[in-house]
Order: sequence, then C-alpha cells, then structure tokens
Amino acid sequence: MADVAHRAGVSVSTVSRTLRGLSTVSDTTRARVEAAARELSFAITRSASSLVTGRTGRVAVLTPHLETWFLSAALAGMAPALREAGLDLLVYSVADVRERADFFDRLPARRNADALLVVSFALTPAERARLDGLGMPLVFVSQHAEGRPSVYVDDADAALRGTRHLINLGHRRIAFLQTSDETGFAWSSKNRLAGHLRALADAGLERDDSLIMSVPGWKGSGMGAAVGRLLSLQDPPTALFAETDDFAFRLLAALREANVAVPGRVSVMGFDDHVMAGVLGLTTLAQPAAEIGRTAVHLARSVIEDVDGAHRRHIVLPTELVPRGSTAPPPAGS
Amino acid sequence: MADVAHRAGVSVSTVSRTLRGLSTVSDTTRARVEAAARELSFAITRSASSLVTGRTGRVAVLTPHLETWFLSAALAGMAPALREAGLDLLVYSVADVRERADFFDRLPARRNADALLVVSFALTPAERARLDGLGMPLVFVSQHAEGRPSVYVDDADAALRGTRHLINLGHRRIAFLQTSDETGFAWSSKNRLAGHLRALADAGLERDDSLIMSVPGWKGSGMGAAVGRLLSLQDPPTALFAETDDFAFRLLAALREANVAVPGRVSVMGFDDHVMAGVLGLTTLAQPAAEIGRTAVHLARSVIEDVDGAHRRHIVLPTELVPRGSTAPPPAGS
DNA sequence: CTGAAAGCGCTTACAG
DNA sequence: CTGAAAGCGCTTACAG
Repeated sequence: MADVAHRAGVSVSTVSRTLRGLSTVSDTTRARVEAAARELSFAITRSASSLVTGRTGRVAVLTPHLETWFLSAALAGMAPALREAGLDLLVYSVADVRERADFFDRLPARRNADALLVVSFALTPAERARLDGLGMPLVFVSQHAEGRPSVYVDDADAALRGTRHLINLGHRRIAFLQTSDETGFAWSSKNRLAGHLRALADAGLERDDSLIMSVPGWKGSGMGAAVGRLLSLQDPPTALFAETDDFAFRLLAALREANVAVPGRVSVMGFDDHVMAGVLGLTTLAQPAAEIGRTAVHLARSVIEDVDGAHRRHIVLPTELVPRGSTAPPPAGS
Repeated sequence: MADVAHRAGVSVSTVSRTLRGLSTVSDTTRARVEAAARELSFAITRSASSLVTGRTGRVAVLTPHLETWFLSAALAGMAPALREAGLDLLVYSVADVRERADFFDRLPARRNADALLVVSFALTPAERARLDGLGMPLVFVSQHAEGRPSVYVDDADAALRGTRHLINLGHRRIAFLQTSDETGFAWSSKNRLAGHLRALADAGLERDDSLIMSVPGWKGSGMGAAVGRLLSLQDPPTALFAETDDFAFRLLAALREANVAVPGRVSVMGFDDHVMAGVLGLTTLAQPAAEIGRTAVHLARSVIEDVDGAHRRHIVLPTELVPRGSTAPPPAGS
C-alpha cells in the first residue's frame, strides 16, 4: 500500500480510503490512486485489515460432503454473491468422525471467518452447543435451526406434493427409498419421509412399513436387492419415491437391469432436480440449490452487519414439482 | 496474548514461544503459560501471525467451474491433505468473462494464500503471464505447464487407449464428441482428441472430420441434433467417444430418445469414471480425480517449503480403461 | 532461557 | 479533502 501511495503521490491513509470506496476523497485523487493500484496490481493484505477492523473478509462453509449435487450447486450460488460483497470463501469439509471431532475441538473457523455457513450438517447437540458458543455469526443452510438464521426448503411439503402427484395419477402402493448412510442430510431426509406419509394419510391410504426402504449408499448392489424385495411383495408398489435424484438414478439403473419398465410398470420420482434428471427424464421436486446458496450469503451479510432481526430470520425457498417421463398412471391391472 | 502473559507472569515473547512449541522454554514456565492460556481459553489471532510471518496458512484454488464432477472429486481429495497440513482451503471460482477479468485484475489470492492451485483452467497467455509474475507459488492441476509444478493425467494416451479398445472390438467408424463450450478444460479436450486421432492413424484408419463433432453444453437439444447428423451420414459411425462422462450421459439420453440401441447399434465411451458411469454401465477412462487433488496439495506444500526441485516437478497420474456394458463389437452388417 | 523493542500492512481517530 | 501518528496482536532478531 505504501508503494501505491508513493506512486500516486499521496499518503497511505488516502490510499486506504480510496480503496475502501469512502466518499471523502476527491475525484482526481481517487483516479490517481486507482491508476497506481492497477499498475502495481496491488492486492490488499487481509491479515493487516483484519487486525485493525476485526473483520476477516471471509465466509466459511462447513459441510460433511463435497461431492454431492446439492453442495456443488449451493457453492456455485454462493460464489457470485460473495464476490459481489468482496468476501472470500473458505471451505471446511469434515467427512469422517475423526475429522469432525478435530474440527469441533479446534474450531479453526473461529478467528478465520466473519460467519460460518453450516450446510446440511446434522449436528449433535454437543456440536450445536459448541457452535452456538462460538461468538461467531452462524447461518444454517438446508436445515432450520430454532432461533438461528436459516435458509432451507420445506422438504415435508415438497415431498407431500410429490406423493400427492403419484396418488393423483392413480397410484395406491407407493414406496419411499432413503439412504441408510450418514450423509449429513438427516434433517431433510426425515422431513421428506414425513411429508410423504402425510400425503398418504391425507388420501386415506394406510401406512405400510414394508414400503419404506433404507438402502446403503453408493457402494455395492444394495439397490438391486431393494428393488427385488419391493417387487416380490404380496402387493408390490407401482411407484417409487427416491429421497434424492442421485438415489433415483441408481434406482433407475437397477430397474433397467431388472427389466422393469419405467413408467410402464413402476413410476419413479426423485428430489432435487439434478441436471441429469432432465437428461434422464426423471420426474422430481426441484429445489433451488443455487438460490439457497445465494440467499445464505445475503443472510450471512445481514448477520455480520448486525442488521435488525437478521439473527432469527428463517427463509424458506420454494420447491416445484417437475413432471417428466418417469411418472405415469399405474399399469391397468394393478 | 498479553492477558496470558500477565497471568503467567512472563513476557508475551515467552507466551508466543511456548504456544508455538519452541523448545527454548523451561518446563516450569511452559507449564505456567499453558495453564494461563487454558484458563483464559486463549485463541490466537492468526491475522497477526500472518502479518509477521508472511504465511497465511491457506491454499487457494482457482477454477472456472464449481459444478463438475472433476472439481468436486478433486476438492474432496484435497480436503484431507490440507487438513493434515493444517492448511485452510480458499476457493475462487470465476465463471464468466467479467468475473475472470476482475480476478486477474485484482488477483485477490495474491496476499491471502500461500499457494494457488490452478485447476483445469485454460489460461490466456496474458493470464498465464499475470500468474507467473505473481510472486506466489503456483501449482497447475489437470494441466501441464512448462517449467511449473503440475499434476495431471496423460489425456492423449488415455484417449488413445480408449479408441484402440473400440478398434479392437472391430469398430472402424468412430465419432468423437466434444463440447463447444468454454469449460476451462480446453487443454484436456485438445489432448483427448489428439490421442483419439493417433489411435486411428496407428490402425491405418483415415481421419474423417465429419466424425468430429462439437456440441453445445448443457442447454438445448444440441445433442439430439448431433446424433441425427452422425446417424444420417453416408457411412455412419458404430461407436461414439464422448470427451467426458457428463457428455456421454447426455449422449446416452439422446440415443435412447432416438431409439438407438447401445451397444447394439452404437457403442459409447466416456472419460472420467464419474460415479454415474458405474450406475449406467458406461465404458470409460478412469482418471483419479481425488488423487490428483491430494497430490496437488502435496506438491503445493513442497513448493511452499521451497523443497529443491519442487518448482518444476511434473506428476503424471495413471488412467485406466474401465470396460462396461456400453461398448461391444459393431452390429454384424456394418 | 527470557524480555524489551521493532515492525508486519493496514485503519482510524485527530488535526489541519 | 488529506496527512501524520497511533495501534491492532502477533513474531523475531537482539541483548542479556
């Protein structure tokens, strides 16, 4: 900054004021400083600013997984919003139990970011308490946290509408498939199932637990086995509701392998509206992941700026049923 | 830190030395300082340390896209390696031209990270020069940069083996489909095509440019049109090689829609070994994205520590042909 | 083994 | 509107 000041023939104070966009700088001076900064490709040292202001200019994301459609899309939504605010993005991903313990032990984000976005992270009560006592603004993303700023979709309502769509098509036997893995999406998962069950109840359909299936994640052939179990039931389902699109894709593959026509013999519905859902013609419930990310950043900014009420705002974004070729009325004889 | 010093009855210098684990502190003093730090639940302000040491404890990633399989997988590979080294991860994603210009104009990473990982970013010569003059350790990921530390796979060789596999199956007319979008993967893309062409030449097959197809990215129905053009050729291809798995998935969808049997009428091959490739039975060339990420971090650490020769190391990771159900000999009459 | 002091690169009263 | 100076919380020679 001293170099810039020297080149522009002003003091560092003035450079600082100019670069921070304060209005108390004359136009000519501003122009000179900006030119000098550009010529020297000056980049500010955040550490120094941080030391004075107590702000880091960084927002951290805490997530259990880097490799899901949702997280990628949410990050992609955050990026422009952060850039616009001049904030950098710090990513903490804690996959296994050990990393997780380590993170909550050391809480490295504490002094390294102005806010922490907790993305679809199923926290234990102890972890939750630890974060609460952090003295650092928190924003919960893809999960609602009582009395804390949160942005999410109404999973239960979305699932309810999904199941209702299947019921409207004439389905009476509808299975729900969820992952048995620890994905961090536990909260969403539970709510989607709840919504599904409510739709059944609303339609006067009896709950049948043999139609609720927990299937292991990516590894192994669990999906094929699950399909086998479902289709060999006394009264097999004519529709399958998968908790996420990723899960539905695997389901579609298993069904194809088993030569089960979709939607001829069973209808399939997903949740997310993953890009591939359009490609594969999967009916699904779209959730606006990028917008969730963008909104989370806006909320974080409000909380950082200490805007009134921001600390307890809950923003619920809309979901949308996207009917595609994988759902149709059940086969005639069923 | 001053509080800790006061409570322990020593100077801040001693507190600093103790907390950083330097051995030049007597056991009794160390014990007193550590007790005081614990009682005050002291947390160090890293901005201050950074300002003095010049180290930020952060590694930045520069990428044109957050939403590709490769980037997610690479990040997932980086995360544990960074954590192990006590480094934080900063992500700069510059999607469009404006963001890109802005990034290279301000180079925000410059003073805010100890190293910059440039991930599958097709740099213009000007951008390349800009980074080179950054005075900041650079590691090129998924692209090789002359005289600069790089980690990547041999795309040309991989593609060559892929095409050879198709030739070995008996295919003589093999199309190559690449995206016409600015994906940042230009470098890989060019090399894959080159490898494909070399395999054809090696087998004595003539190059036919009508079999090389540039198709627009995710939007629109470009893929269907491309398939139409290929299948209506005088002498249509019996095998289609897609530049990435994501692209191959769209291709598979377009073929299904057009009622073209795979691999009955055409074989399809991808590149990446995306999780879905296994699910959909796509033959592909696996590249170890997570290992690329991990290796990039190790390389970055070497460069930061200024290890001898690290500045010009090139690490080439292996690829592997994964034959699955989407490739088979061409139909009899062809 | 320990302390006093300089200084890292900024921001911010305080003057002018 | 601009500059000189203090100071943010650390680390690091330099003495002792």
